[in-house]
Amino acid sequence: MENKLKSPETVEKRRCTFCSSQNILENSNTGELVCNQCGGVIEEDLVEQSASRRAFNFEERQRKKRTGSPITYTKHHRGIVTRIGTKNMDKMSADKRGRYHRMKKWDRRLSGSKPRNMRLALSEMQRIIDDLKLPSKVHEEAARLYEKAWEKEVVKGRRVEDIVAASVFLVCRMQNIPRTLDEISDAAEIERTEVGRNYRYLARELDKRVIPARPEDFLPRFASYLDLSGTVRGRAHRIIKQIREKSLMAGRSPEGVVASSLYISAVLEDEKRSQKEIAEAVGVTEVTIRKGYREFAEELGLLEELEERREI
DNA sequence: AAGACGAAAGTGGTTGA
DNA sequence: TCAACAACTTTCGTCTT
Repeated sequence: MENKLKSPETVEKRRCTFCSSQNILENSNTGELVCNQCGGVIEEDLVEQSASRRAFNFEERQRKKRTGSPITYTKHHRGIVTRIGTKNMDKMSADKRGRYHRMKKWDRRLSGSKPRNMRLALSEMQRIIDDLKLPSKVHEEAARLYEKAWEKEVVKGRRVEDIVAASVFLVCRMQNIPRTLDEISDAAEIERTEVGRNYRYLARELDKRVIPARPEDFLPRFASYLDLSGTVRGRAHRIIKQIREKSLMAGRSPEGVVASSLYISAVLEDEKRSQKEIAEAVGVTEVTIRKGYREFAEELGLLEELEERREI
């Protein structure tokens, strides 16, 4: 066999496509190659395939329609831990009896070493993580976190799925894997405010210090939803850096900063997207973009060029 | 018809007394 | 713990292209 061994894949020495620097860093969380020089994003294997919440809402709805519902299964049984018995079995029809046997089997399995409740939590967690296309290490970490919460009895008196969603969000934050509160709450089908509240509660109870999300972390994903070039991304990245240097970020939501920066750089690089498009992709309102881009462009001395570009 | 603008009123989070 | 505050959202009318 001559072709038994495939020739090893050529590992080319990467150069930044924008500034041709060789100072490339890999972000193992997101799979992106980021230029340490100009901030340009060269490759984003994981990112391209991740699902957008707003941009692909229709698709998502379709998908949800088609799948059966493991989620409703867990929801229906939420909090009600009942053994399935064999009483009155003989009064049932054959197929009903079959169904009950199956249910009883699962019931036994799920009541094994770990509390059944815990298992349900883990499966719901898996569903959210699949939905958001998050790396599997998030699941592991979130599961450990949930277990800790369980042991500390933090879960008591609260809905399991609320704590699950909060765990996932908390882990995303801790690992700098950018997902917005909106995205988590959409995937978990839980109110945004509820996820936020439980997230803060969890972080406090488990003594986890979390730094605020960085706008840069959202950049590659949102830029790719909007089909913007690496040039625009790089420029937006630099704009965000400047915003931080000039201390204009205080008090602002990272989403707002990302949206405004993307708008500015898209216009400047002749790849203009409407405020509405960006607002929908990022999950902020147009008003936020308007206020943000005006102030940022003003402070960075880009306002004139910006207005000029927009008229063309 | 679409995009941008901004006013006005309301919400949730942060901060400081 | 409560009130003040800034950022953000929602809604809506107006203007421009």
